[in-house]
Parts: sequence; C-alpha cells; structure tokens
Amino acid sequence: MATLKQVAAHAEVSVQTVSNALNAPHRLRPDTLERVNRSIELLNYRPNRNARSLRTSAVELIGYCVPNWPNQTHLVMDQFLHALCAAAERTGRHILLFTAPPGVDGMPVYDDLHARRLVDGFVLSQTETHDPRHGWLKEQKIPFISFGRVWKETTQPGPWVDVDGAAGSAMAVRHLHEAGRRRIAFLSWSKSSGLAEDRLGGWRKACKELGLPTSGLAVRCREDSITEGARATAELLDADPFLDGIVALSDILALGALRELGRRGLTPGVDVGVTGFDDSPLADVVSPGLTSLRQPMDDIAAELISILTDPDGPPDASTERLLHPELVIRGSSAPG
Amino acid sequence: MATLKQVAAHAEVSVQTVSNALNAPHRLRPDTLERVNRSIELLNYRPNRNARSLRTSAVELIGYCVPNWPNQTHLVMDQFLHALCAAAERTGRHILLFTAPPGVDGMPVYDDLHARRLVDGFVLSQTETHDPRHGWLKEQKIPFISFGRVWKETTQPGPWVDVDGAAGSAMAVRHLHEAGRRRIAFLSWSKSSGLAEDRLGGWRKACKELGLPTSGLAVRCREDSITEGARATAELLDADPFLDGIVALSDILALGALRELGRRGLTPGVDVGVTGFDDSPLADVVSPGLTSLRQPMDDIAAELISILTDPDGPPDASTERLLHPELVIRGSSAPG
DNA sequence: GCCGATGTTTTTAACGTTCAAAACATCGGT
DNA sequence: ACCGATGTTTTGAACGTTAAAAACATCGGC
Repeated sequence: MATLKQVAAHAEVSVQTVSNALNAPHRLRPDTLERVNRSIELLNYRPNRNARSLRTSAVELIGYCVPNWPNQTHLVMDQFLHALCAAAERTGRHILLFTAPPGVDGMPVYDDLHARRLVDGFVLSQTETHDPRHGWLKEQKIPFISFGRVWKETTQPGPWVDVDGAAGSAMAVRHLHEAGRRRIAFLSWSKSSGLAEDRLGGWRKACKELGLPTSGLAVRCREDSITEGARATAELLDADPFLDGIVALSDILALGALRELGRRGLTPGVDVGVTGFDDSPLADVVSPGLTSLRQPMDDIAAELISILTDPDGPPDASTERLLHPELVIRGSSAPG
Repeated sequence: MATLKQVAAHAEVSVQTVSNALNAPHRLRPDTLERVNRSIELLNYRPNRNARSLRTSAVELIGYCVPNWPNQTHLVMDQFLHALCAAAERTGRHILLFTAPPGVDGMPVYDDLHARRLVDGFVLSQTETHDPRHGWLKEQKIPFISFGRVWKETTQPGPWVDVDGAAGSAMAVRHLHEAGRRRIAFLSWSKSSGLAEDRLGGWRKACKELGLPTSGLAVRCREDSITEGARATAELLDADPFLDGIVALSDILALGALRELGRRGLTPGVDVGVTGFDDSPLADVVSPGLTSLRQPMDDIAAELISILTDPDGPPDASTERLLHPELVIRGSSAPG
C-alpha cells in the first residue's frame, strides 16, 4: 500500500505537498494539485489511520458498550447500532464495541479505552436510574453523549438525546380517541422506573385533556413479558368490561394484551384498540399488526454523533435533545 | 497521560528498557524490572495504541458489519455481539462496527477499512446463498472468518464456524419422540435457503432413524413470520389431525405454530409438542415457554476469534468448525 | 534594480511506540 | 591480565502521517 512518501516521489514533490493536496488543496498551484492527485490515484494511495492519529491524538473512534443484561430484550438494538454506525461514518468516524460490567465496576474499562487512545469518547445507552457512568465520565473529562436521560436525578450529569416517551403515550391516547375509544388503559412498569413514570404521565395528561377517565385504568406489570401484559390486561378487563383502548409501555406488554384479548374472543382494532412502544420486529410479525410508537433511530443517532463531535469542543453538560416518536398505525388499533 | 519516555526518565533507564519491562521482562535484571514497574504504576502509564500500531502495522481491531436487511429479525444479535466482543477482548482486541451495502457493492468499504489500517481483518455473518464477500476477501488476501457457511457453493471460499442446524433439528425430533410424539412435522423456508435445506435434512434423517413418517409433514413458509408459521400449522393440522409434534426452523415460525394451536384449542406440550430455533428472547416470554435450540454464542465467538487470530498465520480456507446447538426445554414441548 | 508582500513548496521535527544493532558489564577459562 | 561468551542496557532508526517554520518564487511599487 502506497505511502505519502511514495506518492511524493512519484509526483516529484515533497511529502508535505501531498499531504496538502489531501488536506489543504487551496495551498497548491492548480497544476501541482492535479499532478499530485493523479499520482494518488495511480498508486491507489490510502492514508494510514494510525500515523495520523499518532500525530493528531484523535483516533476517530467512538466507544459503545454492547449491553448484556439478563432477562432484557434488545429487540431494536440492531436498528440503533446500524443508525449509529451510519451517522458516525458520515463524519469519518467508526464505532468500537466493547463489554463492561454494569455500574461503577465498568468504569476502569471506559478509563482504559480512553487512556490508551483506543477511543475519543463514548455513546452511552441503556441508562439506568442513578446510572453512575455519566457523572464519572464528566468528572474524568472524557467526552460522551447519552442516548437516554438518567432518571431520578435532580440535575442531568451530562448531555443527552432521548425520545419523548410522554409525548408518545399522549399521541397513542389521541389516536385511540380519534378511533372512538373512550376508556383507555395504560400498561406500565414498576414505579421505580423513571421511563415508565414519564410515559404514564403522558398518558394521564392526554386523557385529562380529552376528558377521559384515568382512575383505575393504569396497571403496573412486574416485568416486561407477554405473560405480565396478558395478566394486567385480564385484570383491567375483569374490572372494566367497557374498556376499549390499551396503551402499553412496550411492544412486549402490548403482545400480552393482544394475547389476552384473543383469549376472550375480543378483536384488536375492533373491540379494543391496542398500541405498544418501540415498533420492534414483533409489531410487524403479529396478526393483526401492532400499532406501535417508533423511535426515530436515524435522527437519534444523527443527534448523538453531532453533539459528540461538535467541532466547538466537548458537549456541554446541559445539552439536551428530546425527539418525537412516530406512531406506526397497524391493525391492532385501526382495522383497514 | 505518561509516555514511555516519562516513565524511563522517572526510573532512570532508557525507553527501550521500559518497553522491555512491558513486553519482554525476562531481559531485565530483577531489580531493574522492579524499579521500572514501580514507575509505571506511579505514573499510571498506559500504552498508546496508535504508536504501537504504527510501528507494528497491527491495529488489533476486527471489523464486523452490522446487518440491516429489511424485514429481517436479528433477535439474538445482541447476544452474538456481546459474545464476540468478549472473545475479542480476551485476546486484547476489539470489534469495530461498520455499515456496508449488501453484496459486491459493499466490497469497497471492506477494502477501505483494511487499506487504511482501521482493521486487521473481519468477522462475517448473515451469510447469504452465493455470498460474494468470502471469495473477494480471500482473493484480496484480507484475513477473515465467517460465522455461517456460504450455502450452495461446491467449495467453501473461506474458513467458517457454524452451528449444526441438521443436528439441531434431529435433536428436536428425538426430544419430541421421547415425549411420546409419533407424527412430527417440520416448518421450513424456501428451497433456495441452504440453511433451511440443512435443517430439513436433519429432521428427515432423524425421523427415518426413529421409524417416523415424513411424507406430507414438511411445509415451506414463504417468509419468517408468525402469520406464515400459523398458516403452515393450520395446513398441517387440516391435513393430519393426528399430528402431535412440530419442529420449526425458527422461533418466529414456532410462535406462529403456538398461535394456531391456541386458535384450535390445542395445548402446546400436551396435545402437540412444539420446538423452535435460536432460543431468542421470544422463547422465554411466550406462555408456555418455547422449547428452542440455542446457539452456543460464547463457543461460536471463541472459535471465530481463535481462528482469526491464530498466531501461526491467516486462517486456512479449509478451516471449518461445526458446533452443536443446545435444546432448551420449556413448556411448549414438555409441560412441567 | 531593489524591496516588501504574498504565494508556493520544502524542510524539519514531532507524535510514541517497537525493532535491531551496538555498547557496556560481568564472568569463567587460560 | 586477557579474551570470548553471555547478560543487560542503551542507541539509533523506523513506522507514516501532520504541524510549523523556513526557503524559494513571483509580483508590484518605488
């Protein structure tokens, strides 16, 4: 593989002139530039990333920790990763994957990756309540951006991009209301989940605005499973036979709702409208298709990378971006 | 962050002596080694990966293309990625993610990543029938290892690690047979899928060995969806009311089978035993749990990395490793 | 013709490791 | 005391880029 030196010899200029042709072509006389570019092309020159990184101290790699929590589904992770990679590539960067223990035990891994110049910074996701990574990275002055807020914190310990769960729930409520539903329930998680509280709040607010009842219509599921979604739906239907709408906090819970409706001979989209969250692969493969709130992965990724790679310097801790989900309407809420 | 030079000054030795302390400690007198190690620790020295890579021409990064095919589920990709990262890390390497168009159009991306010394080699997955990547990388003498064979090729164009789908299907058949099932069907895909043909062959072989019928008991699904799985199961049950076992080529199809059984008032694990493949998150969240064939992700990843990073040189094109899946038994085939 | 300003190209050094050769120190045999 | 062999440490250069300073070329005004 040709080096700058070989290209320079071929074009009969100095190494610096070839480097200028690549990085500051305006410095060169047109005829010199043309001659150098021809040599670059003829020799199929490709810049060596290591050499450049050594001199500039920028490796153009962004670290991302691949999650592996037991009993957790990551049904849309491939979409997120693809969007993240594509966004990083558009800025000439790439994503370096790594593993780390959760919580504070993982900090040495982040530290080592940055100290050894394997990455310039990090994209965080799967944020937990009281997630320690953000504060730690901020303290170490290691650049990062978070996909997701750190819930239950008085102040955010770093810049983040997130999807507006509350707005999403509200959107789902309005959609069901427009379809004629008047008693709309919400399938939630434990109170300790900030994300759940956020989405529950959106459901409540929208019902209030539309003059719909909320009392006794929100049920907490102990875990994110189809079984729990079905159980919660049974509980709701037993207590309220006139229930005609369900907004679920996740696609998994929504599938549980669909399961229970099926068991009771109720038709989704006709007797009861059902919506989920995440627009995972499940939403498309169930019958009828599940109406679900899609997270705008391409926009999320673009924002994350844009904030992290801002040429004006490391992202400000107060940077926040809330993006809107998109409601993908399928048969579970509106037969067609 | 301290450099070798600073550590050397602190320990009052040459830079090379510090490098030797790290990489060839046997060369040093014990007291010199101790003094140098103390300085390394005191100054919290961390080697700069770029400098080393520039000198050695090895970047210790392995490229992996994050798949993004429309209408394809990657339900276990997070497990695979985690296992791959962990295996790579155990050898001091990391995974660099990238995107590329499918087929031959993606080759320039692979070429560029290797030419620019961003990666040392690649792990390939999601192998298609007549996948062009393998032959191309082999021709370019770029190191790679494939998770999955290239189906329908007379000779394999490169080293691979794969899971024995045929053995998996056979395992599932035997399991159902042991549970008393005697008319066991197989839910497959299109004939053009080599993977499907392989698994179908395993089902057929095991049935033959056990003296079980196979005629009319294999059905092809047009796509990997719950709907198609349900449709195919309906077709099977209509034609054969005595059917008492179903081996599905994937968890998605198996879920379709469970759906259809539910519709007919048949109890999985009691009336009909059902198994799937991949042991995806779905297998655990449906009720009853789905018996499924789990791919040994940790073993797969360990083999992939071991072959790719063999110190004896680039992997031989004839290297092949077939690993056995594990049948995870849940309620869909054996109530408990 | 000279000189200051500007444009263009080259020269020098740096980044931080590793590799290989050289230098130095030590030891045992003569 | 000398010398060859071996152990230990140092020296010099290399990897391939980029950054900054220096050198060279050109031009217009005086």
